[in-house]
Amino acid sequence: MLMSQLYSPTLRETPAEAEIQSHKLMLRAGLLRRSATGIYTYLPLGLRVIRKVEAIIREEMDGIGGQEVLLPIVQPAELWHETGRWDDYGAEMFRLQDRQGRQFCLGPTHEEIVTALVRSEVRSYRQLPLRLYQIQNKYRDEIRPRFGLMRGREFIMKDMYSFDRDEEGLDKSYWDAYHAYQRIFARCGLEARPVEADSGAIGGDVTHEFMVLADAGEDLVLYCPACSYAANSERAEGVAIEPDTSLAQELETLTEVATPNASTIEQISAFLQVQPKDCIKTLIYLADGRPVAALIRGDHGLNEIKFQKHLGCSSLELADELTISETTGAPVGFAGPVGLKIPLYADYAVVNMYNAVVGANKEDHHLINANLNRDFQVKDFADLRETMPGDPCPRCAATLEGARGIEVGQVFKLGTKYSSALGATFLQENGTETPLIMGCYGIGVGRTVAAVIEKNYDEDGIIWPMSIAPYQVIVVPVSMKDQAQAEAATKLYQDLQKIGIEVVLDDRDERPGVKFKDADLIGFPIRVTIGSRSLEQGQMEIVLRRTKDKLSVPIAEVVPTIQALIKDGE
RNA sequence: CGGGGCGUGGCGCAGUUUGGCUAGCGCGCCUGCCUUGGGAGCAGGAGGCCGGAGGUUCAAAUCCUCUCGCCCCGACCA
Repeated sequence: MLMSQLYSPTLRETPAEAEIQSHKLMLRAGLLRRSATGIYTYLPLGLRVIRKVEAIIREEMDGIGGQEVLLPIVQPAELWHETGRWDDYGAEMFRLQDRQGRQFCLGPTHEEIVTALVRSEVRSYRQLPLRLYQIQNKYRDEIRPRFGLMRGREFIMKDMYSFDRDEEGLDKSYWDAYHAYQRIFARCGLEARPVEADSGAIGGDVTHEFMVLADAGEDLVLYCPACSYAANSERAEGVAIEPDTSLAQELETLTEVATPNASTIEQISAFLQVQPKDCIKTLIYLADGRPVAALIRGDHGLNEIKFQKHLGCSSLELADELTISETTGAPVGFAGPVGLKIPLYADYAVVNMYNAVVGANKEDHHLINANLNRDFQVKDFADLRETMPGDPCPRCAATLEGARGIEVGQVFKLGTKYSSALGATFLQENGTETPLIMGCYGIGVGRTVAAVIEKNYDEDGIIWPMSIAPYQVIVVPVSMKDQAQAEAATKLYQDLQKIGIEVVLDDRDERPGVKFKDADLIGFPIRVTIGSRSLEQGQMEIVLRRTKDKLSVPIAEVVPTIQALIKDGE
């Protein structure tokens, strides 16, 4: 490719729309342009990187017996009604109608459509196991798209679906995918750590997320420095706390105190001169429309996922102001467990609280010295709080540490959730009809590229790993007007092309500084600089993007040297 | 959706508070000269209905109303 022809508009300044490095650099290097919020156009260089990642994914998916298909983006509503997700998915689903008024959606994921495909074609255990995958655009009208490719509304995802006859088969499919993922991310130059996760809306029990630790990550990963435990904070288990009688204190008299305008834990603890951990937060939620309350220690946060799981409800949201004033008799900020007529669920940590500060269910008032069982009863204790760095590891005695993570992939054991709902069954050897046992396995392709950049850049630009660089080599003559340089550069360019090396020749009539800056910004792993000085000595200069190392190489050895560098990934 | 901020040539910004004359600056772009190992220099030039619609006014980028879009912080997920 000639640089003069390459459609890669580089920018000297960072567009104001970008916040994190990967997004800024993708815009500046001319890989990407925004079309609408969370929707992007991939320019030639950006697309080449995407394709490289896809190629690696294909090899590894094919390697575990995956067969590639292409499922539709536009999907009929009926299928989604069959699983109930037409309603469950909510506002996040892009919906549309055809001219007859029939309902469709832009697929946010493809469990329904792939299961529907398989139910009509798979009849017998003899056809199993089956592993189908695709690399396809997905559409989710995210509440908050951000950070370029990190969280888009249109994004490229590789998704594989496995169909097995029994748990054992699913287990094999799951771990095959898990190990393939480890290879895929490693080949992309990423260290992606599998962590225990929550399965969210997709359902299922066993699931791992592959996390790339990076400051730009949107998730908090908790990991144990002593054992192998690692989990997404939204999933990380809290440790059950038993009532500890040694902590018991004398129960003081329950007393109402005025707390004007103090409605947050910070305000109350400051006003009453107590610690947040001596307060109990009472959070009113609507679980499938019915009010319930969660009691959490003041310095802790509620984990809504855990709460929802514990309740077994399909929707859970913070109650609105009206509901709160109706159930507590007070405005937001003064709810408390004493006298509340709705079910109360308490986090384990509340077990050992004595003489706590709670809301009085009365405007501008709180109660002090509230005590469990004497002043209020709870329906249940459970692990409801957000686990944080500093909490005990649920597997060993050590203390958990935390780091930000980018979720680049996730593997799920789905079981029969979709096959049952959609009637995707097969006949076992003994003739019994059984739902297919499913797993699903996703990789965010664009997100993976963004993660690679987050982990591989410097002040000059992107530093691509050789495996996914848009081109492996750029040849830069210092001056194209110098006949000898132009000829030598063109010859090298052609020689490299002949042996299948991906190379760009910077044939522009620009000053060398401009060309070097662009080369660094785009991040070609290898640059060959051809200048009059070295040329006269029969040499060319090979510069490695990552290390900035410069090697003066005799002209005849330039091609073999480059080949060797590419072979060992620089 | 709640909170905060921003829309002015391709990009980055000033001007808006306190309306006023041909709407500015840097970068990029075009032409010429010059220059060629880290985003050079000189000269000339093109490009903007100031996000949109209404309104107030002798006069609106600037004030008012409505609207659209974008970014950041919180609830979702690959």
